[in-house]
Amino acid sequence: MNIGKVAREVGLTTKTVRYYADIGLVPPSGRSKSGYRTYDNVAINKLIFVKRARSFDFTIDACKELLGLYEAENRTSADVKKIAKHHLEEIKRKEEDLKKLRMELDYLVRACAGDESPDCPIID
Amino acid sequence: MNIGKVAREVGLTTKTVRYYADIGLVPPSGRSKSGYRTYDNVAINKLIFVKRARSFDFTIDACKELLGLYEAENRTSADVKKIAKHHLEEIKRKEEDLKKLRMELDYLVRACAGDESPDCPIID
DNA sequence: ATAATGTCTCCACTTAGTGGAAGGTCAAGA
DNA sequence: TCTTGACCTTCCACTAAGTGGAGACATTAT
Repeated sequence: MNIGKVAREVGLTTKTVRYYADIGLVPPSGRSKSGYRTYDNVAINKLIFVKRARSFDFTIDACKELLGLYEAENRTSADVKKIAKHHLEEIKRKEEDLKKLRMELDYLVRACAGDESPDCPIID
Repeated sequence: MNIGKVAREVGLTTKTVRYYADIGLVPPSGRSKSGYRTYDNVAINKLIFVKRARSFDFTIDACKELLGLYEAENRTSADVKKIAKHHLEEIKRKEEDLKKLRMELDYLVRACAGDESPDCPIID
């Protein structure tokens, strides 16, 4: 399958698929004699896997790691869980930070009169 | 005041202060005869203002806008509130997204046995 | 005088792609 | 057969918000 069809099928842009090939994350299974990237089902499944992992905000590096486990027959679910758990912690931390931020900003917006006067607790 | 002292005082790195000068966000108030950037109290206050705005996750562009209002005598608190409110909406959206993500990942991590077997709902 | 900081500019690198240019390839229609 | 349009290729530049380092001056301390 050529890159355009693959991209449509998987739900990525051709640019992104090419990028994943460039960085060695998901290489095409081969090349046509005119140089077109070709993808077989294995490669396509890897793209789907990566797309899903990215939708969970895993970094490309984490995707590489997970893809390694995805391909490894000797993986244990403990290996996978460890990475996912670590990532989950980070997400929780981000969520906390964002919540604090939101509450503080929420307070300021509420405290701001929003009228003609130049005085404003946000600026202060 | 030279850039190092300013940076220490404000709580930014010299790199960052120089960067803010480069992009025209907070230019130094002047230069010494040997070319050193010098900052007066007005410039330092702007740096403090920007640092605070950045800590609220405002983009540099938003900081520019806010700095414009900060300096404008004819600003109204309504102007400021509008920007802050818009930003607050974005933060809330991000928070929601992150929450969904966290819950889904949380579920997967919980569902994963974390043992010796290769079967894992996260990979699947 | 010399050593240790401080500062300067400039360049490259980071993330995860996106946009565009210039050019080669393929299938269909006139 | 020629051409048109859609597809593909590589390469380069750009994004946000800095960070890191090199090589060269400037200032300060001993």
